[in-house]
Amino acid sequence: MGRGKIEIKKIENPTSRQVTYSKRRVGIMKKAEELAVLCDAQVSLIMFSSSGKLSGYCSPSTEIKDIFERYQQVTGIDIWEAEYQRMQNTLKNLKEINDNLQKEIRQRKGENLDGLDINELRGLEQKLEESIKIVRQRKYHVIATQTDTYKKKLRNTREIYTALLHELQEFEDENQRCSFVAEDLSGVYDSAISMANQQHSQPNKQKIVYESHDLSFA
Amino acid sequence: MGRGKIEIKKIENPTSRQVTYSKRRVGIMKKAEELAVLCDAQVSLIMFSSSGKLSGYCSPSTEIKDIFERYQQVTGIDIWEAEYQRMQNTLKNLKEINDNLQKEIRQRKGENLDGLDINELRGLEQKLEESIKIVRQRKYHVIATQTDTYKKKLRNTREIYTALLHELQEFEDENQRCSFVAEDLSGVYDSAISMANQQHSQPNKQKIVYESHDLSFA
DNA sequence: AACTATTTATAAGA
DNA sequence: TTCTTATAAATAGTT
Repeated sequence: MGRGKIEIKKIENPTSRQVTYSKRRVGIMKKAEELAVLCDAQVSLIMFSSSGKLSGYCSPSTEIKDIFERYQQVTGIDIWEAEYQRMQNTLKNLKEINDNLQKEIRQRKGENLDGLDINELRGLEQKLEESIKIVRQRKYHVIATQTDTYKKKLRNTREIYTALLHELQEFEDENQRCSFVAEDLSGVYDSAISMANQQHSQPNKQKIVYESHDLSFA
Repeated sequence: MGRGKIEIKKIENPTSRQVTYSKRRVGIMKKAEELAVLCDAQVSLIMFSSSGKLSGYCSPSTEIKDIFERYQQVTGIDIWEAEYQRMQNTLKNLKEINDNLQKEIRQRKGENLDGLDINELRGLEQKLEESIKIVRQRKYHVIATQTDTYKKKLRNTREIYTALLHELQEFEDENQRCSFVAEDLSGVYDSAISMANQQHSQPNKQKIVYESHDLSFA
């Protein structure tokens, strides 16, 4: 319909093709809408131009996906059926594994023992005994390790303490040598001990305290 | 385009509507094909008449699903995304639950205890102890029940045996009373005895033997 | 994008 | 549904 009749075959001239596409695109969309409105039909029209541009029409109060779903339903073609099925299977398998795990754990917890006969119960008991043995061994191991760690810490602390004592002794000796009044250092020792218990710390702190006392008497 | 101009709105007369649909359906399909051929475009046209009949056109060397996939790609709309996501979530959750179960069961089996401190180990030990206690209780219960069952069976068998003995006694008495030639009844006795032995033997056995002997001497 | 001669689609009727 | 036909609509070629 135009100035001349045209043959329906690919328009080789890209510009003409593009122009024709533009014109006819509008036309067919109008037709689609008219069809949908006039005849109360569900219409989906999707077009990609040779340059890849998307246009489309979809009847009102519908969505492309609805139409496609309906299309699938009618044609029986389901593109995603395979993958869907695969997922469903995975799901089923996981559920099964889950159930088995649940069952085993419940048995190991002592729930749901009704179906078991003596032999099965004996087996379960044995398994549990083995498990508890392992757990105990592990516990003892951890305890031993920790005890060892404590011992080491203790030794370390004692060393620090001894060193501290030694320092204080030297300090005291020096004080005496300088003919100052000898103070009662028991408080200082106590501090040193509690401090050593805390972690490790700077021997200098005590020194400062001592000096401060010394000053107040000066 | 026709004998008269029409307003683009739903045709209320169902027959007219159907007729128009038929005519325009052909028209738009032709248009779609022309567009696809002339302009080298991908075209998908899907129509459902108000009566539900499906018609469609799809550009050559393409399939509806291809066009639809392309459509999804371009628009970014994924119809199945929601459901897919839902399934994925379910899957993920199941996997998580599974992992936790696996972990718990492995702990209860005494595997993989490296990450646990003393308190956790103590807790685990305690849980296992509780479980084993339950299992043992169950075992004892089953044993007791079974023992009970055996006792009942035993008692029952004894009763049957006693009844049998009684019957035999009566039979024997009658035999004597009728002054018939005393037959050797040991075979009959033996049957009774072996039956009794099948389950549990009885102190009465001796009695039978004795009586049988007694008879043979009578 | 607009024009317009022509072709095409189709409404109404049979 | 299909055919016919008068007429509306679409559009090819042009500006």
